[in-house]
Amino acid sequence: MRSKITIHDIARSLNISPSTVSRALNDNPRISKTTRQQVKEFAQSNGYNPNILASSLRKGRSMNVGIVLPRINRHFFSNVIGGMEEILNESNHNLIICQTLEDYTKEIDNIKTLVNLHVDAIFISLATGTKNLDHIKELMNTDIHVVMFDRVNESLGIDLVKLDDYMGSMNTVNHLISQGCKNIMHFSGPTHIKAYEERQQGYREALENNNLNVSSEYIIDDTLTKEKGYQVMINLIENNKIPDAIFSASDYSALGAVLACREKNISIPSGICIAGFANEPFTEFIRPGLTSTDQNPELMGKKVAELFLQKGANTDQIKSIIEPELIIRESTLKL
Amino acid sequence: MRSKITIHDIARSLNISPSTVSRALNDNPRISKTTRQQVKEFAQSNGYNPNILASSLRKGRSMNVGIVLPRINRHFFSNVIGGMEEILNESNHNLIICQTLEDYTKEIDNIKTLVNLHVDAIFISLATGTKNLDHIKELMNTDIHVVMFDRVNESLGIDLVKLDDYMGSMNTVNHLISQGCKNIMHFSGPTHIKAYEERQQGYREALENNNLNVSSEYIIDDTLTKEKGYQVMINLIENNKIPDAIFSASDYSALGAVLACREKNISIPSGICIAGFANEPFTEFIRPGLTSTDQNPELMGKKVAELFLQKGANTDQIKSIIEPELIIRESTLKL
DNA sequence: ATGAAAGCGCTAACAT
DNA sequence: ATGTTAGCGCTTTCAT
Repeated sequence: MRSKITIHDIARSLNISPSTVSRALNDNPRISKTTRQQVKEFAQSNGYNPNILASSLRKGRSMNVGIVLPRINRHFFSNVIGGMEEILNESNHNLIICQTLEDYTKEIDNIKTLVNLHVDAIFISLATGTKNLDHIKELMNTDIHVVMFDRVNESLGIDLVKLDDYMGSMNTVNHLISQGCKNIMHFSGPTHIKAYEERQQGYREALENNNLNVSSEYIIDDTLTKEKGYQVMINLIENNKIPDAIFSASDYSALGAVLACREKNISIPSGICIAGFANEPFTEFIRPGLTSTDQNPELMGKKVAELFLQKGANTDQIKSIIEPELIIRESTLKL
Repeated sequence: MRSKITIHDIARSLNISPSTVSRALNDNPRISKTTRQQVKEFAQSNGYNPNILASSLRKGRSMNVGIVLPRINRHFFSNVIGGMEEILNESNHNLIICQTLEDYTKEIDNIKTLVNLHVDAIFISLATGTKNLDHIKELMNTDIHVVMFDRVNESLGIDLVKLDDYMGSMNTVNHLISQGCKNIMHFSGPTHIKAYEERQQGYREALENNNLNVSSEYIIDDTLTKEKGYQVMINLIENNKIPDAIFSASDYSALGAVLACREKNISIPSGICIAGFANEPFTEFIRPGLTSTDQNPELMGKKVAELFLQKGANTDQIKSIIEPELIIRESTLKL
């Protein structure tokens, strides 16, 4: 199976030149249909496999695409990858996946590796630990096509695909308000990442639009993990400061809050409404079902890949916005 | 950042030959320490990046490792990948990830792609749709190091890392029996995949060891998805044939059964005990918590990668067995 | 201790 | 419509 036979072997057998073989294999119209057919048949039946390494070296393109993202074991990210793969398989690109584990240094290393591999494109979703974007800017001087997704920075002028986090957040908070909640707390993430900033912004504006007070005490920073959410909720309960509702920018910290409530016998939604963000699979199965926002990760992945494939010579920044979908479950249904 | 300068540029600047530069960069002892030092410093300060494509083409090794697995958005698999990555990053290997989506044809295509890319190794976990193993056998004629994991076939003589599925299964069924269950049903998967065969075998032997009847009617084939599990359970309930317990080879079909029970108001564990396999995250959060078996996926991934890196010239088949851990939750706790 | 030269397998000017 | 030729950037035998 290992490609043993080369275009030279084919050329010799067919008494034609290697370049003709190469052209025939690539469907170059300069080669007659009959020759093309003949070459392809021979290649097929003799188990010819092109050496992509050689072709890449020659062309300066690798048919590889690098993906840099925080962690692949998140439902959201692994499904984004699935969407990308679906599109890129068609065009015979391969995916090289690197995780940053939210670490800035690792992000830099990953990118360097991908550059050395001469990938054709890098799709990146920023680590929370990344505050300086010089390593991304440097990529813009290369002929590597960069697309940011989900955790993007809009000011760099790089193509991007993101959720309308603002709308997703606003929809959630509006829903909570419609259920009679007035004291709504927000678990937030690092706001230098656009997605979290927007979620916070949507929260603020939804409150303002409904003439509700926005209190900075009600916005809890850096609360994205189960552990953090649990701890914050336990503290609230023990200090008897339970809000009407929590809108969390992460399903995991929302889950932590749910577990704290279970432990302390605070019932959901009658005692407190809780909504998360991302529509992780567990949100559907826990009791009560956790209201969340679906980010359509497969679609996002597909859009990123399509953006790369279709970009061509167009140099304008392309921004593609995915619509969020609020999934209402029992955790916020008081009425 | 894109590697513009080559060893020839370095050679010219330093008035030495490209081969010396190449050797120096690779720490070849035939080059004097001073020259090596000099070359490395020059390379460093001039932002030299080796062209891995060229080096791979020449050496016939790519520093790439291909992973072929059913789907990356499974908690188990994405964590296996995480474990592999942790080890392979250290050795500067890159991961190319391909999913088969359980499809035999896609598995063949993926492997062909990886072969064409001249990966150094392929780590594979078989698709359920794969019944013929010729494409794997063909790999053995190449210099690609193949390691099978989780869904392995032992008879090919290929290195493998797998869970002790037999023990995992037996522990689960023993636990169910200890809870007083006598009519224990088994949701199974395709038994040409060793893991499912072993899970079924463990189930059978646990029953036999306890002088319980093994009835083929109690073994439901091809029931690995949420939908299948749900459907099977609904049928059981509607035909009034509810067993004492279900031991499922998959958390997803166990989940389907749980959802069916919820819908039909069969209480768990008092009406029926249900146990899954894989310890997917949702098993911890659903109510009742679902008893399952942790497969230690990160460890499995690490072992696979280490096996590849340490193999060397050893041609014996290496089998590495991971110990399962039974996680007992409310879904099986009657006593 | 270093250099010269060939070549990994492919593609793309530049012929004809 | 096809062939010739010269590399892509690197490694490696064989010289010296």
